[in-house]
Amino acid sequence: MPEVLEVESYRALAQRLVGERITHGWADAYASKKLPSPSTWARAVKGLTLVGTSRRGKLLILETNGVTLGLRFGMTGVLLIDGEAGIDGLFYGPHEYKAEWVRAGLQFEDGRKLVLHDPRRLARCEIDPELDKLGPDALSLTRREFNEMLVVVRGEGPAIKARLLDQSAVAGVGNLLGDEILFDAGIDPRTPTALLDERQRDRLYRSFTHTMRSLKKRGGSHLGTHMPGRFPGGVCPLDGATMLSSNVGGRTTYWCSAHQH
DNA sequence: AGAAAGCCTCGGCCGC
DNA sequence: TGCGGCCGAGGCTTTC
Repeated sequence: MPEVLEVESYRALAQRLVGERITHGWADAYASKKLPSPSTWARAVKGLTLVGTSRRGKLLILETNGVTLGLRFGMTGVLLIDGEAGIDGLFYGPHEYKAEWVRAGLQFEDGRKLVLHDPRRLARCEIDPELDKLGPDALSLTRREFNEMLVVVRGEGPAIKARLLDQSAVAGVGNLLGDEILFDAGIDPRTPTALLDERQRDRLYRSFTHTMRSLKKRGGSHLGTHMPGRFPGGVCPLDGATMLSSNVGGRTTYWCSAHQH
């Protein structure tokens, strides 16, 4: 679920805890997979005070008076305070809160508890997360950064969908946002990046920023205009043409057979 | 049974 | 030959 919009809402939630001291924390073996051992998180967070929050793409950053804490949410991770999302739209579809799906957490001195809820166990806790390999953040992408994102050194480059999903090119675009941006721009997701002409680049940038703004307003990455056509046999909500789907850039991709080319 | 809104690694291919 | 870039496949993990 979590693409940049969802992680931004988790950040806003965590922001409520700024100024509070962590009495203790824990993370299970899966959430600790990028750490030296399952006890590393508990040892590292004890006694830290949360002094701020930030985010780069889908990586949530908790700034403290000591180490920096990072949270990645995988496909199904959600951040909660005391079992409550606090913000509409954090949960979607069939998902619901279950205590046994809480994989990690931070207990604060004032009694509140921040937890990582993740049925499929692909979320991860990090300490002093590496930012070097992440591109500029999708929510604040400037035209200059966008142009750099499209740079291809040799040949035709990857399919534009694959480039949008490349977190080192731009951080935060996931499968649904990627498809929605290209749907809005009217661009075939398989188009090699270097073959996009000027008009397509202009449209793509406008669709990129527009999609971020409008889906943030609507309340999530899963509320895109193309979503009603996003199933086998679906039709385009804009023009009624057949929606096509195949694997592009390693992910199942949907696009309109008529208005995306 | 197959797919899933993330991410990582591997092996192979291509082009300079 | 070497290296980066890219791609597809596969794995992780559990649920629907």
